[in-house]
Amino acid sequence: MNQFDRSLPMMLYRTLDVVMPEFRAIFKRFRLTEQQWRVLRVLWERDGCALLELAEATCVSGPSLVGVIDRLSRDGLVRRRRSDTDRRVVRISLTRKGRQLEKRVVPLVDEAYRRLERSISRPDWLALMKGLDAVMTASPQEQ
Amino acid sequence: MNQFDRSLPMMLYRTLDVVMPEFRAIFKRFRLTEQQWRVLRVLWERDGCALLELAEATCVSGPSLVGVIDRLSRDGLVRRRRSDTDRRVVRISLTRKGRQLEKRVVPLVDEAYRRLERSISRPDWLALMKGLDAVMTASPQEQ
DNA sequence: TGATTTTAATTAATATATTAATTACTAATA
DNA sequence: TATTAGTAATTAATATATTAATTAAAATCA
Repeated sequence: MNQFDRSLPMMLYRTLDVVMPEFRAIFKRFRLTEQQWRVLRVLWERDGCALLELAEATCVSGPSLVGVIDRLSRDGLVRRRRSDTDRRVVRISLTRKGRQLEKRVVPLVDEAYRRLERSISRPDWLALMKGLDAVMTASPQEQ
Repeated sequence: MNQFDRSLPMMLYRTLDVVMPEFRAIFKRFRLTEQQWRVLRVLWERDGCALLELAEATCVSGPSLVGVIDRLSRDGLVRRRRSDTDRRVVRISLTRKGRQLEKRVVPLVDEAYRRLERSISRPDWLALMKGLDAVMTASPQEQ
């Protein structure tokens, strides 16, 4: 374990590599990719939100999101709709099929979140969250 | 900030999004991608290591690494070489050009690591590292 | 030894990431 | 109001990620 292995970026990447397979296994059961899940997860709370809002909320960049939405609408889960008040804006809304997925997927994922949270001690968990918050607010973000 | 935004995966992704641009700006000055940097960073310490070792050390999957090595060797920074003792193994070694990059890039990146580490309090930093370690060892890894 | 099983690297197919450039539209301003 | 500047979405080009399949070379074992 040297300087590089203990750098924050590598620690974050490794942690994601350890944590994500379990979630991806859940998504796969519903033929969803990780990014598609994230988009749906946001739409279930904010149906009809604009593409750029969706990009910010999902941590998927605009250009990537265009493709994700393409495939989600190809699969009949969402629909694109131009905003009437601002013709530049594209609003993404759920189809019936997309809406129905929520109650089947969310419980499984929430349960996985809970298992993950319980896999380490409560103090370690809270300190981890605090540390991540600190890094995010300390860095010179552009938002 | 709901359940989803506070989930560990999204917290990790957001933290990376906040942290990485500064590093990418450094890599760009040397026409390196993030993954190319990681490969070089490992080779500078373990020149000639096997592709799969490199995959594990860089957190880049085997299939992805094949392309990264293709482009690094296209750019004259590394070379592929079959192992003599085991013909299945491909060893990756630095060229003179690849070796020379080290002393120009590493100081800048190490300085960025230090700035990052100092951007939050020492206790928060140590707790963050401890939390990430806890998650990595707690989860049922396959290694 | 010869068949079987593993392993390292690669290929294939599809989905995303990243940065820069474009397009269509809106807002701001002289 | 004609021009200019700014914004939302998309396209383009290139690089990676992910999973499954393939190939070639060990290693195992009847």
